[in-house]
Parts: sequence; structure tokens; C-alpha cells
Amino acid sequence: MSNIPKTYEPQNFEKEIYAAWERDKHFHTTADAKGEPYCIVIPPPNVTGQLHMGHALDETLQDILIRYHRMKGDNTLWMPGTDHAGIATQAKVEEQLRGEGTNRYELGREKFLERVWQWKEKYGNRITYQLRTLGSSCDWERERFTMDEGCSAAVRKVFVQLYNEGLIYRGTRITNWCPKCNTALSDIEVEHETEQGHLWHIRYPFKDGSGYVEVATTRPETMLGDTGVAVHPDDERYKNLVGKTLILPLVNREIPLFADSYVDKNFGTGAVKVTPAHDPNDFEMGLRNNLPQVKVIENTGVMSDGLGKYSGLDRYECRKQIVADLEAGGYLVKVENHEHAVGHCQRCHTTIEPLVSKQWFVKMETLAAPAIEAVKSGELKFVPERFTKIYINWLENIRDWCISRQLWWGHQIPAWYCDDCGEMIVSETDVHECPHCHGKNLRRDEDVLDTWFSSGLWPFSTLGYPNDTAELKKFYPTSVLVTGYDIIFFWVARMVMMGLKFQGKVPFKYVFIHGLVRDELGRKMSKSLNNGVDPVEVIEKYGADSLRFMLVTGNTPGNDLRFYWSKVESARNFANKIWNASRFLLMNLEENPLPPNPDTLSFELADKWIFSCLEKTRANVTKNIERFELGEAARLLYEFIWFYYCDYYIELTKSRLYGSDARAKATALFVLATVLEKALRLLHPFMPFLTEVIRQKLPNAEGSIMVVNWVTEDELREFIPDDKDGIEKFANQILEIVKTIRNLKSEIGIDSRKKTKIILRVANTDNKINLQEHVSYISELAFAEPIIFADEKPSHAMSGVIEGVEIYLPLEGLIDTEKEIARLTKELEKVRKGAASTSGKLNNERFLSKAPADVVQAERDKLVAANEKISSLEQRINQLENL
RNA sequence: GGGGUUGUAGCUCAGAUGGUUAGAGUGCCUCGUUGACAUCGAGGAGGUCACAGAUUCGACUUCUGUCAGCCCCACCA
Repeated sequence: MSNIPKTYEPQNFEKEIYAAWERDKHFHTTADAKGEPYCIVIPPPNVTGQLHMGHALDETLQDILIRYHRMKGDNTLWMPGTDHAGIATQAKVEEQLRGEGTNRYELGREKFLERVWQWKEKYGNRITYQLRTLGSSCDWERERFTMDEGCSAAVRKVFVQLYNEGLIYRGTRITNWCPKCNTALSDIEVEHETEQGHLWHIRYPFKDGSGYVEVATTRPETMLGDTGVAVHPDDERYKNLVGKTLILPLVNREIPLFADSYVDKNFGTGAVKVTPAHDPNDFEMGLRNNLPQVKVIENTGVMSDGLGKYSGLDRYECRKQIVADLEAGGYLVKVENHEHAVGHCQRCHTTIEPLVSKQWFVKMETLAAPAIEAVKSGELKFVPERFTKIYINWLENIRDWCISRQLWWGHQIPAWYCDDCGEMIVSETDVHECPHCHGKNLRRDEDVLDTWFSSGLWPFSTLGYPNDTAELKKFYPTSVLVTGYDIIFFWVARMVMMGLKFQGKVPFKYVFIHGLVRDELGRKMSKSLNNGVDPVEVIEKYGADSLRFMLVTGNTPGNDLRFYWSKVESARNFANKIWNASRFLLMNLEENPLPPNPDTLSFELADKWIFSCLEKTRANVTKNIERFELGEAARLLYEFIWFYYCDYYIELTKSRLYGSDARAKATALFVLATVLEKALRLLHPFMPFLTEVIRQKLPNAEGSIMVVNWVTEDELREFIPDDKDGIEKFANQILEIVKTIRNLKSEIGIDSRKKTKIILRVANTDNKINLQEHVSYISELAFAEPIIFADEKPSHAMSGVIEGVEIYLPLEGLIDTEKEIARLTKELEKVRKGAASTSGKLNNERFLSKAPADVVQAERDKLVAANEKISSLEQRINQLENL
């Protein structure tokens, strides 16, 4: 008996297999290796992060593509690495410090950064280790980090060049500020959510006592910083009042009533209080109308000094106080409920405060134009295509990108300020002396760059930029980028812009977009809901192959998918099925050596048929992988292996395997082994571990499955019968007969495995001879014995009809005639209905004249078959009725 | 306010360039313990493909509209 375990236990082999792959350097390639270059750069996970389902999906899709291309013979590089993830990582270390009763300011910048690096060393390997357990075939020898030397050099070089070209500038502008993270943010790091708020109507009296203007605001606390009230120039209500002076309530500041076409006449009262320091639109209006900026809210979200009793209050406390005071002073007219969008920090969800500050920006328009063009021209393609529109729309409406962050963890901005002469120096290398005044009192800009700035360079910084490396020449542009739709703006668009700017070419030819992995209720997996499923746990329980297969099946590009444990189980069951089919073969091989040479064998119908199925599967799987339809490819493999190979083919080899004809036995073994080995190769990208471990046990395979060729048409050609279609058609007829017999047996409660006498009545003589020759297939699959070919129509029998064949299951006693008539009548109705629709088409002149000839012919054939079936059924029913 | 997307069996989802008896997994029902596999095998029930029009000889598949859900973008206080 075989020593192979009866069930699939991935825990027994996945780790060792991965270690062997890595040891044998199967993941590694070089620029001068042969083959077409195929390269994917990994979307770098956060160094301090842990593997989650989103990663698992992303990595699985990439690994499938990578493994497929490597087998195809391409020079395949999967470039791995991690991202320093500025805010996220810094926040974690700050949290740790909080636990120790200290903070980063007490520690100081240098010490703090040491701590972050320590943290990175400690947890930076966790994520890459977890990637390994998934089977990711990354070239780990090339692993990179967004803050390693090379990436940092790339960042400095790009920054300096953009600055010198005027595409990076420093400016005092209103930007999104997170009071909790204490840093500026870019527009896309702000998440807008509609909230139920209020609209406070407030009276601002004229200085001359001639009444008042009523303004409406959602943020009354900002009134402390008002420096004007705006109305639309064409607004008749205010036309004569423009230019007059108002007294700002509570503050008693004199502010002008002015006209600006930004104002919407139809909203609220048509008069807007203007706070240039705390609202983006007001900021613009302030600039246009020369209004002073009065800052009343500090970076921490607390009211500024010099505001009397309001100073030091939290912004929302202050709001309450202001409203109360306005009401007490008789300035508050009314309060309305008002739904509006409020910005929140993507990281900590704190409400964003627009603040005026000095920040660094990237000028986007000139960078965006070629990035739009690259997609419009088809140089870069999105899969699925619909994401191109989203991408283009965003780039066409792009605004300048605020890239400075008031953090410590990240790429420090390469700018120095001379305290002696006030000049600013932007430089790739550290500056110790001012080139203008030769002063030595230089201060480096304290800010760091947005994490996405370095991510934007990832496709070329990892390949060696700023050095002109062989890798860069060979692998850039990379082949495809695989990522979720949630970071198209953050990352994809920026890589395209930077790639075009600094390499003159798109960074990748395809962007393969996938969706989110949700929980069983369709909710996003999140920490706060605690509904996340840990991929590591899934791998430990069911194996990486099961997880991978589950993530890939039944999913299409760009669509979200739900995680179900039952789906993982189903994938595991598939793995177990393969395991046992292989075990069956290996057990038989123990007693019979595998024939080395197919020339000595004699292939029979079943053999030719399974090879035809394999070839079809090979062609379709390949096609679907090329089209990124990985779910469909996986489905085809599942279908071939389980239904065709296991359910039918293996069963059909048993009589030969257990029989005494040595040549027949050898043939069956050969085909079993050959088809399995090729199927394993086709499945390898999806289930790398299982396919490797099984293939290593096969006598007809050598080396690692990872580096053996992808199955080709040429390789299969010698096994494909000339009359492929005819064989397939005949095989289908046999399978239909088998199904009918099984059905009849089940209908009368005979055990499906109990041998039962069957009578076949075949219309066509050639067909009859052919069926007689292969009658063993029917008896083996349907447990039918004996099978008699006859012209008689036994009356005491159950019957079924398929095209060209009547099938009888004779019974010893009397059959329940009425029940049988009812069953056959039901069948008859079904066939008649089909025939009616077919003849309807054929009676339609326009169908005959307009439909293509082959479609018409197919309908004709269909009708003939249906009519035959109808007449058989009618005769049978008639016969039974006359018993 | 724009834009996208989804609506197919109880549940989760597949179904290029229009012509299938509309599929799978899972769940459900009936039957089955001789060895590849009960992580299995055999059979079965279950869908007017959201709704209404249009195009067409023919629409689950194309177009338009309606309804319902989800998502993204947006500086109306």
C-alpha cells in the first residue's frame, strides 16, 4: 500500500517547498537572462503592516501572472519591497512612546528616528515573511525599501530637477490640515463625508447704523477671523450696499461688504461671511479683494491667542460659545438643519481644518497632460477598461499637490535656508556652506515628503534609478501593475506622471485593477468592525493554495469579492481531489512501471478524448490568463480536472489497470500520468505548492515545476486525434447514455452502483457498431450489465430517449405504468416546446434569409433530432397506454 | 451636482465580439461504506436572467428610460 497520506495536508509541505524554491534561486533573474522581459513591481506594503486579505488577493494575482510568464520562458522579474508609510508608521511609534509616558518632541528628532528604524527592523520582515507563506515568487535578492539609499537618491534627484524646472515650488497657501496628525495633507488624503450640520443665520450690522446684512454659515466659530462679507455683483438686493462697512459682531472689527462673482445668489441669504485664513474659497476671494488673513484657529485645533475669552478653546467648544454669545447679543436670526460634506483625515478621521501655511507643492498640469495622453493613445491600458475614464477625469481636473508633511519619518526635503543671507538652496547633496554668501549657518527644511512621492518613483527607483542600470534598460517599462481601484489616484496616476517625466515612457503597459475583499456580509474588512479575516490563519488551516484558489475563482477584474470560509473549504476540497487522483495514479505505478515510449502503446477512444479535452483546456486557460481573466482560467482547470479527468477518465482506466492486457495497462498509465503532469503545469500558477509536491512524485517529470515550460500546443499535438470533433461528439453521446441510465436507476430507487441490465435501441447502424465497440465505457460508468443491443421495445421497462438512441431498463415485475407515462409525458412536453421554438424560427422567412447559414443549419439539425425524439417518446407512451 | 457600478437558482458569483436546453460553488432533498477521494460518488428540486420600451429574423448579452443598492469625484457658505 502506498505511503502517501490519504488526505491533502498542505502544512506538511508548503514551507519546505518554498524554502527549496528560494534556495535554488528560482525566483531570481538577471537583466541578461534570456527571454522576453516580463516585470511586475510589487505595490509595496507598509513596512510595519501585517498581511491582510487585500494583500493576499493582490499578491495572488501577481504571482499567477509571474509564474505563468516564467514558465512561458519570459525573463521574469517580480520586484519586491516595502513602503515606509510616513504617517502610519510614525503614528505607531508615537503610540508606543505614549505607552512609555513620553513623546517624540521630548525624544527629539534624531532619537525618534532611531526608534522608528528599530521598529522597522523589528517588523519590516514580518510582512515579507507572510508574503512568502502565500507562495509569492518575488526576487527577494532584490528587495527594496522606499527609504533605502537608492530610493532616497532617486527622491532627491527628482525633487531637485522638478524644483529647477519650476515644477516644485514653495508657497503660502491654504491647505488641508489634520490637527491630530499635526501635518498638512494633500487633497486626496481628505475623505469627504456628508454630515448633518446646521446653518446659522447671523446679522452683521452696518457701521452707520442703517440696518444689517444677514449671512449664513456652517462654521460660526470662524467668524472671529472674518475680514469681509461678499455678495454677488449682480444681486439687486445688495447692489446699492456694496462698499459699505460692517461691524463684525462680538469682535467689533470693521469689515467691508464687497462684491465677488464667486457668490451664489440663490444660496442662503446671498451674503457670505469671508474668512480668508480658514476656508479655501474665502482664501481665494481674500486674495482677489485684498482682504487681510486673520488666523483664529491654531494647528492643534485650538483657538488662537488674542481672541479674549475664546482663546485656548477647542474649535468645537468655541463654536458653542460663539453661538450662545451671538444669540445673547441678538445677532442670531435662526438655525437651520443643513446637510453638508465635511472633510476628514484619511488616517485618523479627525475633521480637517483648512489652514494657511507655507508648504511645498508640485505643479501638476504639465505633468498630467502626458499622463492623460498615454492612456488616450493606448500606450497604457486599464483592465477593466472602465477605470480609464476615472483616471482621465481626475487628471483633467487636477490641482497642485501638496507634498510637504510636518512629520519626521520620511524623506526630508532637500532644501536648506541660509540664516546669514536668507537664501534657499535646493540640493541633491547635503549643503554645509551657502553658495551665495558662504555663510555656514544653514538650516535644513524640517518637513518630509508625502509618502506617495517616493512611491511614485517606485517602478524605476527599484530598477536602479538614478543610476543607468542594466535592469532599468531591460525591465522598464514594466509589463503590468496589479493593484486595487482605491489607489488609482494616490499611486497609479503619480507613477505614470513621474515615469513619463523621468524615463520618457509609461512605467507599465497594463494596469490590472482588482476590487476589495469584503466580509460575508459585504462589508469592508476593517479594524473598527473587527471583521477582518487573517490570511495567515487561513493558510495555517487550509493551506496557501486553497486561499489563493478561493481568492481567484468566481471573480472578475475590478469587482469586489466576499470572503467565505465555505469557499476556502471548497478550494481545499479541490486540492484534496487532485491529491487523491494523483495518489490513485502513484499507487498503480508502484506495481507497474511507466512506459517510457508512447510508440509502443495503443490509444483508445477514452485516451484520445481526454487529450482533446486537455488541449481545449490548455488553449482556453492560456487565453484567459493573457486576458487577465484569471477567475475563468481557474474555473476551466477545476472543470477539467474534477469532471473530465477524475469523474470520467480515471473511471474509464480502471478496467485496463486491473485487467491482464499489459499493453492496455501501460497505455492507461501513460495517459493518466501524462495528462496529470500537464494539468499540474497549467494549474501551477494558481496552486503552486500542491502542483510542485505532486509533480515531484511523478516518474515522468524532472526539476521544479516552477521552471519547466508552460504547456504548449506543439507538445500536445502528437496526442491529438485527427478526428477530434468526431471523437468529442461520440464521447458526448456515450456520456449522455450514461447519464440517462443513471437517471433511470435513480428514478426507481436502484443503487447507482448495482449492476443492471440495459437494452439499447440504436437507429443508425454505424453508430450502433461504434457503440457496441465501446460498450464497456457505458457499463463501467453506469454500472450497466449486461447491455443488449436490440430492436425490441420491452414493455416492462423504464425508458429514456437521447438523440439516435432509445434506452430501456427492463424490470422484473410490472412497472408503475401511470407514473412512467407521466414522467415520459413531462419529458415529451419539454422536447415539444423546444421543437416548437425551433420550427418557429425555421418558418420565419426573415430568419432564413438573414441569419447566417451555419446558424440556420444548426436549427434544422436541431429540429430533426427533436422530432426523432418526439416520435420515440410518443411511440413509447402509446405502447405503455395499450398495455 | 457630476461620474461609475451592481441587480442572473435560497446564498455567493461566472456567463468576449447577440443564436446555449442559462452555468458553477455552497445550501437543500433522495440514494450509496469493497480501496484515489465521505474533504467522496450518483440522481434531483430550484431561475418569466430587476422593470418598461427600442434596435434585430433573433436580446441575459446592444441602446434608452424607470426602480433599488453600492462606490468615487465635487470649493456652494
